[in-house]
Amino acid sequence: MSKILIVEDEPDMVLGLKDNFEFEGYEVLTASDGQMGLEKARSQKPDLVVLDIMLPKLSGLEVCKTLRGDGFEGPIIMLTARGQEIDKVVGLELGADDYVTKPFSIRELLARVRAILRRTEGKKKRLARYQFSDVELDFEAYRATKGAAPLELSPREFELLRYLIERKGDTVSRDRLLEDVWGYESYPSTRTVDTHIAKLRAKIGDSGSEPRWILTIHGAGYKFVDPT
Amino acid sequence: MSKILIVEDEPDMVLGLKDNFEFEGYEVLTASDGQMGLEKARSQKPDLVVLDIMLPKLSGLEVCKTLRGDGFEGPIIMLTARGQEIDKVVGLELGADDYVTKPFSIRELLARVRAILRRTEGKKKRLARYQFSDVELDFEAYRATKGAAPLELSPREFELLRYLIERKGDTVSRDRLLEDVWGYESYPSTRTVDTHIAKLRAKIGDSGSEPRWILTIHGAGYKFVDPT
DNA sequence: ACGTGACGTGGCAATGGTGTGACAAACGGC
DNA sequence: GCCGTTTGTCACACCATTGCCACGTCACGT
Repeated sequence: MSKILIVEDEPDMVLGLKDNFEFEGYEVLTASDGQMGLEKARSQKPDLVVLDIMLPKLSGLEVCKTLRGDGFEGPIIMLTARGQEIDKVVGLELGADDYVTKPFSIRELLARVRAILRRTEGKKKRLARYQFSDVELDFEAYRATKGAAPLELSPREFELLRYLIERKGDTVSRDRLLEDVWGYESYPSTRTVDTHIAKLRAKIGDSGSEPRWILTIHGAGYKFVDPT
Repeated sequence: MSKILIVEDEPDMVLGLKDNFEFEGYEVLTASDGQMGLEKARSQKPDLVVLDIMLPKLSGLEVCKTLRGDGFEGPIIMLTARGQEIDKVVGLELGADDYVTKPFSIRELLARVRAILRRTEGKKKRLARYQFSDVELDFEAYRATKGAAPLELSPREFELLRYLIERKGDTVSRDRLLEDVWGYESYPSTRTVDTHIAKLRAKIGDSGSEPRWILTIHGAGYKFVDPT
């Protein structure tokens, strides 16, 4: 399991984070100031760094910049206090991968950590393009064609289709789709999923009483199948 | 389905939450002050606690801390008023998993509850896949095949089969099946179980006078056996 | 400001899963 | 063997889930 370095000076916060991350099965290192954070990052090679901006001795921004200068390539998540909006821009420019503003929920931070680690670990698994029927999808270029004609998919339709294809053969519940495709910050009803599925089916030519690609599993969710 | 404890002193709020959660199929307990919340949490062992911070007698923070001290490991969601000073990420250091700030939408709270419960459910080791005869089951992907052909099982059939297989060799009474597979809030007759068993047998190819996998124990219930 | 397109929601109809009752068959105790 | 109880099976009615459409809202670019 992944090794995570937490650089943060408030002891209570460190404890809370450490407990939760360990409960999730991560290995946790901690550092209470920028200096120590830098040293631990160099010596222990963590898979991910959670970095507070306000730190004694060396600010989080400095640490971030130095780490990247060192050639550290793992993901870095910055913790910023509310009102430090500017910092997030700077942080991202310096090479942070994501940021979370305080006060934040554990769940939110954990979700981002999970998401980032999943992304970086499964880099090769990330589907770049896919083809079925006369539909061709290029996920990286964000382009789709059906036959010779371009297929205009909205961002959400695109992500939805990609999500289903990446889990080809598995039935995915509407709740899971809402959480993973829509994200944990929006809370639409599950019926919204149906609508998008319907639109997708229409666009890829899978309408009618007997869909061939996106199947409805009554009472469970949807699944993408490719008979080939 | 999961049991949820709501600790909140505003009667209107409690009512609204209770209705909505029950509509979603949760079992709901309520407490109107910190003291009572603590007692109910201890005696009823809810799967999740929704905890207001501003409470009579004992603040939500106190309740949270005490609960964690008691060894309560279930998720806790805190309700905080906007503007309430939570700079220190109070819930976090005390062991809350998430928080929502008032005013919030019911949908948002429901979404967070669902998401958290789904994660914690996943921690319980439930049978993920199983194989017997020429039947192959993948409970997580909601996929079943018999030989080369796909086996179409309804949600209830899936859960029923999974439940029996998880207790392979044990005889399970109809009453227990109703309580655990159907859930506490529906009260079908025990004959309903027979019907579903019959359907299951037909689908997995276990019909005839001498079933091989799902056995009837006269006067007691059913049991799944795997001779291999 | 205006128009456009993406998105979410509610309503209605259709579909399919679910529960029930009735009857026949099987079981177990006498 | 007899009889009350339990179980297998079936058809049917109900109702939750889903497909589909129309509408309102919002963000964005013109």
